[in-house]
Amino acid sequence: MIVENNINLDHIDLAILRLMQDNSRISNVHMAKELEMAPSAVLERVKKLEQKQVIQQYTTRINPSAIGLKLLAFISIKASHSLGCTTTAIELAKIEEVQEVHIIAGEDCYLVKVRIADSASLMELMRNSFSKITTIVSIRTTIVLETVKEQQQLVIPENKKIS
Amino acid sequence: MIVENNINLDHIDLAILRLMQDNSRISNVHMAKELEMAPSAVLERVKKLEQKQVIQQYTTRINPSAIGLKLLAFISIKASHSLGCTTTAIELAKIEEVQEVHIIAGEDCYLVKVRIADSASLMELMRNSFSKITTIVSIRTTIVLETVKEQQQLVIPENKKIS
DNA sequence: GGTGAAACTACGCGGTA
DNA sequence: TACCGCGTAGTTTCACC
Repeated sequence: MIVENNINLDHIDLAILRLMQDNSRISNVHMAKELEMAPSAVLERVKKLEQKQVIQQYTTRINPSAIGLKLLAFISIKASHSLGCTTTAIELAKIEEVQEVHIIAGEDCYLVKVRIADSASLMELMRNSFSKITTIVSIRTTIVLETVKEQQQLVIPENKKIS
Repeated sequence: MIVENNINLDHIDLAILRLMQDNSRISNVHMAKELEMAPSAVLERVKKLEQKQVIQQYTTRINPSAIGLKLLAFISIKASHSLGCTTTAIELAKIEEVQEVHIIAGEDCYLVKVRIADSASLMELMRNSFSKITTIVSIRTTIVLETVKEQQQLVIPENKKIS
């Protein structure tokens, strides 16, 4: 829960991140060819990026509707002891269907992203999980009708150094 | 832009997805041990999941602030010719800093997630990109102060069949 | 779905600048 | 500190059962 000391990434590190972001299963040999380096040197850099927690996880993006998760919703939540108090947020984060919990500026305190099977399941989640969090004052649910774009990938800059 | 025909996933497929979602670089040999199968059988299933587009991508989660992306914002956008018209959404999706574009139920038409370096960059993005989309009527920006949870991973069900 | 073999890759180490 | 080359162990991938 601390860190972020002295992270210095050069353009090679950024190129590695760009390649791995697009395909985490790319081989070191393949990356080494692109970068005109030896595979072992690439591996060393990757290991360091993992250590420094620049790389957080290698994950697989799964089609949500293929596994029956057809509903996406954003929920704005207002809590009673609002400012600086993250306990409500932590309770929300414990719910496994909750993908994201953000503390936001503005009148609502939290913005939550939920992915779930259908509207009946959402109702159930509301009754069984959200309602148990006693600090919640009000809830406003926004249903997503269609997702036009959803990428986790970040725009990795080209420049040399980031502190 | 079609598909999703006859996707039938059994409990082994779901187990594979669960393992690969947590670590996309897991070896077939490792999965085979967990599932008590031969590595080649696992590989076959993985290839089929890729073909069926159940697996969409192998990606690497990168710490955004490590590459200088310290600002996250949600933007609610109202457009002029609202209902059923996705052209505005498509324009929004073209902006690379825009990670997500959702068409939502309710008074605002679109919900957009943007990740960018800082508030100055956001201003710049507004001026250079959003303002070019002439169908946009109004914009409401919500800045994220702190992210308590952000996982792409889905809750993969345990049951046998999903149509 | 399993087996076996060939090709490929990861990974650690010692050496270089 | 970063890169390279090599050797070994482990993995992917294929045709075939």
